[in-house]
Amino acid sequence: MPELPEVEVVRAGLEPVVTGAAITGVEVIEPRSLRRHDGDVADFESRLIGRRIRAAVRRGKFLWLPLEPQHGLPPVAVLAHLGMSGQLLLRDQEAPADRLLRVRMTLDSPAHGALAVAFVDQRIFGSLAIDPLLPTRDGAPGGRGDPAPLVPAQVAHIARDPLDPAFEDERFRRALIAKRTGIKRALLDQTLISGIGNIYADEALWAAQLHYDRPTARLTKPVVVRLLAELRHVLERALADGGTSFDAQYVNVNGASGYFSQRLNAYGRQGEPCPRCGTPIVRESFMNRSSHFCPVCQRRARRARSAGPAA
DNA sequence: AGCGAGCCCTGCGCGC
DNA sequence: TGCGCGCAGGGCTCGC
Repeated sequence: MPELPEVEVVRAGLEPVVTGAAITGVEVIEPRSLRRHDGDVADFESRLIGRRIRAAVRRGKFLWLPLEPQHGLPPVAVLAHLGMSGQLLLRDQEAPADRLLRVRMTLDSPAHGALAVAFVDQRIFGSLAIDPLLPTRDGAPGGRGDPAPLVPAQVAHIARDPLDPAFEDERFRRALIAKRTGIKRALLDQTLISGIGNIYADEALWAAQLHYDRPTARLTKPVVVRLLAELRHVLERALADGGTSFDAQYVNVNGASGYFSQRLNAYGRQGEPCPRCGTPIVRESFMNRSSHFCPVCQRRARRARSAGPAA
């Protein structure tokens, strides 16, 4: 369950259960689900057994479980990226295996006793890893869920997300206008701003009335301020709704769907009237994906100008 | 530097 | 009812 709100729903669901829990067992059913792990299956399993989880942390779409320090070992975390179709589900230890179960960890949780965390992933684009924790460059907490200024090595290049208190709006604006690219491409660049994927990019651009290919270089400060506000607004609302689920694929740790799909204004709404002006929403192919937008209220050129699209 | 293409994959829903 | 095709919430690497 890919974008920030969906991953945050998972993190928040895991947090009270995994914090302080001991890892009692690890079973890797699908080795390809360890693509991000620097080591083999046996290494992954043996290094986790007996360790205790300290927190559940998220930055952008990355999620990690820092382990309590062990004497003589550098700090590490279990890193998770859900890719396009990954899920982390809480299960009874006796529960039958989920159909697309790839990795399973059993825990002894102070709050919930014995249970299992199931990593289920249809497409195997997601993956788990043991990753060393490094100091953050800015000294601020690595992500949501842990005050420690530590971040997994594989997340070090990922920008902070717009719901992170340490996200710097002005720094983002300067980096954005320094880019010679289109706005949607920039929003999907996780090294510039993280947590945004195809759904929330389209939704925020619709809300801010910006065409997806609008050049970033000429964006004015008020436009960027507005865009950031709309991004935060849509991410927060989606989070409050439990995320966006189109099918059983995107669920929280208990297997329940989110309801934000009912509030989408542009994404997946091609042919339906724009909620603002009534013009049918258009879908265009873009970056091997789809872009959904209103051709009237999201023009490349600034509105209220006499000329047509400004290339 | 930016960008498209290719790659990693499975499964679902649709049209024929 | 069956089959092929297009589609899917991501990210990384490699060339031009």
